[in-house]
Amino acid sequence: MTPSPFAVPGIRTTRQRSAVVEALSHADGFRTAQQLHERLRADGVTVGLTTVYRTLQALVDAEQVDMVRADDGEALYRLCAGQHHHHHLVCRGCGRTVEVEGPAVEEWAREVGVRHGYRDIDHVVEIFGTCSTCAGNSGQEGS
Amino acid sequence: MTPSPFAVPGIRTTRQRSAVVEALSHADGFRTAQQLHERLRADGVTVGLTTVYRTLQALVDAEQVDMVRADDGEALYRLCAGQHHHHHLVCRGCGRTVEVEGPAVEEWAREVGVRHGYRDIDHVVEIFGTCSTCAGNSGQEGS
DNA sequence: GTTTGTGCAAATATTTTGCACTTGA
DNA sequence: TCAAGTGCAAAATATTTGCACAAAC
Repeated sequence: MTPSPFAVPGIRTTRQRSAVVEALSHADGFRTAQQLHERLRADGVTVGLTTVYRTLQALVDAEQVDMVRADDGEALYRLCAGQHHHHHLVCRGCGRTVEVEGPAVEEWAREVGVRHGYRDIDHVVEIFGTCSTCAGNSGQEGS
Repeated sequence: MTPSPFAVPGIRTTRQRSAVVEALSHADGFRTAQQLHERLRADGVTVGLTTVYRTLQALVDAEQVDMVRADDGEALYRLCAGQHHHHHLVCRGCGRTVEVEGPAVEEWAREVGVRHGYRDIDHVVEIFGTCSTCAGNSGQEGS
């Protein structure tokens, strides 16, 4: 049997893959492949960086993981809670991520696309900011 | 005198910089630094790739140019028509880009950030779709 | 047992930087 | 003049790939 809660057809269950998925599930927000790799090593799990990259790529292909690009081009990965469409509010400082929804935005995007004669509309929305904890360190505070 | 239509305070007008801006203005959509560099060389303009990168960066800083990240992490640049914040509707097929505005989205993003205690809110919105011309070729229709 | 996964090291690719030289204002 | 811009080559970074070995099914 396959007791793994993350069984994905076509991807074999291995110690390393499970570890990557677990590290992802522990993460509060988006993480780079390198951060995940570091974290795993810190946890005493020996996994090659290559494997982390390959696993993440496989998971993205399997639509189990979301990938976005940071401003500097680095790939950020995150386990998708649900299959349904949502967006992210990401802290620039600590990377903490909040999933947000915006039905109005979805509709707006679709409407804009249609109005210009586009079809099969898709969109990407990411919100970046500095969370109160991180802002506090720089001298400014939120309420 | 300074006949350049692209005079930006703090950035000196040079043959290379003008060429980069012109190449950008001829482009219909987003271009990578390397594409621009190639195009310039094809036009017989000798400009170093380094200079292209530095110029684009300067223009982004001066908010004359928009930068987004392609799916593979490459930076894509585009001359901004206006100075103010806007988003893009990009065709998957031909890359044709339409600048769109969404005051409601801006506000929504800021509001979401603030509600979660984030500050210095910024956001990225890109809409993708297939324009009517490209859709016609594939014969598919949504809905 | 066979196929898929793993890990190291090396390869790629993009973007940045050091430094000496040129050029715009 | 002289600070800012330029270009080459080398560096830095992120990600991918070849290949030999190990593990999963």
